[in-house]
Amino acid sequence: MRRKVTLKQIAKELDVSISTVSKALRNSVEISEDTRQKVQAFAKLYNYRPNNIALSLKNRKTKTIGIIIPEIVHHFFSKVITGIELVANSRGYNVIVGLSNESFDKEVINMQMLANGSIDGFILSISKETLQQQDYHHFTETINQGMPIVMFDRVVNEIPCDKVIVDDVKGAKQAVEKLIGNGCKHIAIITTKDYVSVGKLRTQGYLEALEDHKISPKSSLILKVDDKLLSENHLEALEKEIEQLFKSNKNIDGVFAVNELYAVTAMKVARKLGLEIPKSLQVISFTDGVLSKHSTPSLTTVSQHGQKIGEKAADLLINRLELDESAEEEEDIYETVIIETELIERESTK
Amino acid sequence: MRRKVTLKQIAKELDVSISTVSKALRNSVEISEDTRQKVQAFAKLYNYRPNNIALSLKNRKTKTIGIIIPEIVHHFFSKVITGIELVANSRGYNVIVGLSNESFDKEVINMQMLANGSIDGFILSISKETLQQQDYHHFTETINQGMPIVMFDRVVNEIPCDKVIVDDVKGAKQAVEKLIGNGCKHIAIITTKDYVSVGKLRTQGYLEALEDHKISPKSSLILKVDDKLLSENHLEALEKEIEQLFKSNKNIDGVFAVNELYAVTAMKVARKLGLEIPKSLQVISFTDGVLSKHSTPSLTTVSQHGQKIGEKAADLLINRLELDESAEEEEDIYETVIIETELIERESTK
DNA sequence: TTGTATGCGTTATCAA
DNA sequence: TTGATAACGCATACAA
Repeated sequence: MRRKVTLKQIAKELDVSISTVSKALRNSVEISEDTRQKVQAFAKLYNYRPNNIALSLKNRKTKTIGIIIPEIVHHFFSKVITGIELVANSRGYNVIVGLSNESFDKEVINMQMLANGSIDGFILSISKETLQQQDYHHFTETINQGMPIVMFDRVVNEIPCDKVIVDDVKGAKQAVEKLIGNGCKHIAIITTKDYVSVGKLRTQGYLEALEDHKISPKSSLILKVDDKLLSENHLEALEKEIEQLFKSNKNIDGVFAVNELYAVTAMKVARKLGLEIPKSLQVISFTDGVLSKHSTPSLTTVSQHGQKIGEKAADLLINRLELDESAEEEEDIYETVIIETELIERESTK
Repeated sequence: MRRKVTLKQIAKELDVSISTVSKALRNSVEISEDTRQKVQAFAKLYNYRPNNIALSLKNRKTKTIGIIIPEIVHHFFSKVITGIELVANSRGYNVIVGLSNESFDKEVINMQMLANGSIDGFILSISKETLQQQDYHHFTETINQGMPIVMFDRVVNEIPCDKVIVDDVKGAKQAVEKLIGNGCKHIAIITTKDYVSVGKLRTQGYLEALEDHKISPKSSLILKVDDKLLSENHLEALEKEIEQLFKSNKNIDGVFAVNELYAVTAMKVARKLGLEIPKSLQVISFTDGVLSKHSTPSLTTVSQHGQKIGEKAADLLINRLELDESAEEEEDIYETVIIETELIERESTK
């Protein structure tokens, strides 16, 4: 077993100094053609690669980005990671992933683990528990220490950092307007409790669309699901809540769901109740994932372009990192980029 | 903006030496109660945390694991990551992710980027292109440099490393036997080309099940899909191939698909052709993902327990890393752990 | 009880 | 053209 070779070993082997080796490898003009060739040949033979950790220590930057997300088994988040990884790699950065599992404590711990020198900056989406507790001290502390953060999707305005979001209000509004345009008169929304920022915003979009079309919202058509029901074990509870919604509002002819699972479950319940989709009930969902594409009928969705979000977030972060380098004065102007949503029409609408 | 504080700064502030600070923080008995308290109070005030990079360099280990997977937008792989992250974190390790995007080159480059000191060991699943080209030099090189690898799911026997796999043959066999037990006489398989190792193994399980029950396999019932059709853009082509299968074999009453997408698509096509599921056609799929649970009808699947695979892989790797520490003689005995599959029965079978 | 020196692997500055 | 030295941040063996 050949352990990784270092400058020191090469120097010893060739009986020159470490700095000569270092310079020779970087093609310094200070070094004679002769020794340069000798060193480079040797290095190639032993497959020398500079040690990243040593470089990180010396340069005081790691060229790696820390990602903190609530969970990874989630089409949207994994798309975002794909996007981040894509541009990070192309710009010479690595990506290190921490999962908060929607828990405040894990979010804090994970960030601390990474903030101690392992990474140059964060890209993150806030956990539900954090949003609920509204305790953001770990973000401000990180930023105060000079480590930039880019937030995406689940963001919070009061933190001074770059942000990449979709226009949840607008996306939702467009979806509901589509339903209205398709003739729906009694449109229900299946959404989350308000502390989930995106749920709240999408609900707002729903209300705006109704208002713009002089339809007065009915509270009985607004189902705010406790998001604990998102977990797999509570599927039946979710179904029950939705069934209740349909049963007490027999005239529902359109459903806007803030995520795929709610939409697919709504379709399932509707079918059980004898409603035909899209003939007597049309459904649109926020979030364009695997379920939408392959459900029966396939779902019309509001796509958030997760990969684009990731790409943009990575670009923002790396730009800031490499800007800090030259101009040491901090750019205190933060950007909020809005990625346009797109309505993808499939079989669940007319 | 308060930058991260170092031992040096604390030492200067308190007018003691760096080593005194270091010792005081680690509660060394060498240090007087007095200075210890003073130092610790100061450190706490300034929120001192040792720099990970410096520790990595000093200890010559990073306490981080590199994961290389073909893609992350994939229920199985993200489940595996969840499992890895879970045990890695609980054992004090971080996780850094590289995506090969099923490309040989990206796999090699990503591994090189990480192998230069950034990580202590790899957990990986081989890209399709690599499997096709059968070029594994980057794995052997990494191992030769003393960096352990744990492979999962898509593994290759000739590489000396720990492996975590599911028994694809057995899982497939059980699925097909379930179909046979349920009365199916003409069971088709929708699988991949042979170079995808898991596709090949699952096909083998299918054949064994038939053989055990004295059913002679018919090549017309074996559809080997070019896996390029897995990509979203080729859904129609996939549908067409499957439609062809059904049309030229009208007596098919059971389908075993090696992945969810094939299964869901088969159900879609079958429905279009007027086949009722599970009445006149029963379907079982390998891989228990989101689609299976929420498709209509929901799919009976062979669950691979991705998270368990990840957990086991992480444990194997970390065990080896921490074993290397004490006993410097290399344990050259590698383990291959088989995670049992489980048949999860849902609506697509009787 | 405290401090000095060394090394982890690099690079950069300065001296020879 | 080459080499010695310092520094990045930390821990530790050894000296005082």
